Amino acid sequence: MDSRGDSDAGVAEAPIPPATVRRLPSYLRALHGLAERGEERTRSAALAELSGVSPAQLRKDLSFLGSFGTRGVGYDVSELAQYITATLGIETEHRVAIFGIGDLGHALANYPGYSRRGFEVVALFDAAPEIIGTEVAGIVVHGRGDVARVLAEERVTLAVIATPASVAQAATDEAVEAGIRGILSFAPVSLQVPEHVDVRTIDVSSELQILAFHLQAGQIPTRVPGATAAGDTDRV
Amino acid sequence: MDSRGDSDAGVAEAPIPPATVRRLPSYLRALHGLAERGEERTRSAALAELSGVSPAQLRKDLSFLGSFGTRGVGYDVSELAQYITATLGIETEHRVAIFGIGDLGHALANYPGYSRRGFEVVALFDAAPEIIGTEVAGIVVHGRGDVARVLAEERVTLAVIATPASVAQAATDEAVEAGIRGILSFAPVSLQVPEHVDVRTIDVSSELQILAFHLQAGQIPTRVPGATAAGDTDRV
DNA sequence: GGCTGTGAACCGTTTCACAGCA
DNA sequence: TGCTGTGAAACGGTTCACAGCC
Repeated sequence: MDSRGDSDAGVAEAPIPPATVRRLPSYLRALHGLAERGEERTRSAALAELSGVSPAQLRKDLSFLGSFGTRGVGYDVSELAQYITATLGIETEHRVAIFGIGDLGHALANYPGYSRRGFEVVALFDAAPEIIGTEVAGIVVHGRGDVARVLAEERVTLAVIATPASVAQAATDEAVEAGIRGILSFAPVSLQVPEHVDVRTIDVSSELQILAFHLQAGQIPTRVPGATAAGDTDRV
Repeated sequence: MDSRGDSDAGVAEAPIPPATVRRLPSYLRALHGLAERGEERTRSAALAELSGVSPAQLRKDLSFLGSFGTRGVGYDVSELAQYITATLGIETEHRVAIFGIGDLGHALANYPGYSRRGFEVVALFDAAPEIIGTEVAGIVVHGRGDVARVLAEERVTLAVIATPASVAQAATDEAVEAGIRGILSFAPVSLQVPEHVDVRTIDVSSELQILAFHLQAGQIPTRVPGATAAGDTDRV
């Protein structure tokens, strides 16, 4: 019941492995699902199944955050959810800006699930004069000239790039210039950013291409040595 | 100049590592970019930079597909693009169905870049009576009762799930029932599928949560031992 | 000379198997 | 007894450094 010391910088906490961080959102999602169904306690086997990982994987991952379970019993759902929330740094909502208000930008702006997940969309940008000044999802769309001012005023910390590929780098540069350190891009290009900025890219076509690869005859029996099989969302 | 034997099943080809397959789409994207700019030849350093990986990584990855470069010279852009296209199995277009025609489904249906990437959206499904029968992106939206028939008639091989999370499993089951073996899901749930079906999940909120983690003070100096730094889209 | 292709070393991740504890 | 927490083993992926070839 120690080892939980979190944000008191200075102590040499063992770093959480990247692969573990990538899975924390699934665990949190599964825990919220359990909580909604009124479950107060769970076990690594149950939570792992809901998250699509092996029980050993889940326990190992949680061990990097601290020690939360009760041996012989399991985990307290809300306590664990709370701690993962704190670990991810989403106890207070992050304020998000979306660049590029086309079909995709619209869809992202209108997505209703953010607040439950720790985010709030507070700023929209587009270059097209006929869109600037209109309201999308209750937020006024600003032009490129207002980026620095609006990002500062709205205290935005994360940017989503939903522009065409051709202007994605320019939008990224503006966001970085204004101090943004986390960028989620939907543009199918490799964005160049300074070292202190983190970029994650979602490319639908790439995902489809990876699926296409597996459809081919010669590749059907993919890995899966002896494990879970179903629900393995991260094969290849 | 051998080792290229591709789809002649029976020969014990060394399998392509999953991590390599995941990067092939970026390489292909970069090669298309070079081809559009009229470049006929490239080197591993240049192609790697465009793809956001290290030159060694790129060369190692390509070595799993065969031997395409000329030592001392580099790679032929169109030849390499053609071979990666063949490896991914997208020489002929894959026919895609989208389940759930909300904001996201609309955006995905209207995305203009598929055909260049090897895909064609040919079927749309939704449960809402007021949407069934309408046209989106020039395609009539069908109801759930028509899934099996339309998927067969349109020879669909890949399904995209853009429904609310609550019905994502049901849509998945229908697609799998109709013989679909590749599924790209945007629903924030872990989908259960038979072993022969491949699921890839895109969850925007999860990506934002991972970015949020890195914004925290204690975690800024993430990995990056001595390498590329900028453009590294896969740091967690 | 210059670049590819690749064995070997290194490193991070996953799985195993069991010790530790309610 | 039944579960968590975790060292240790096994595995896969990445980087290094150089041999091989044009």
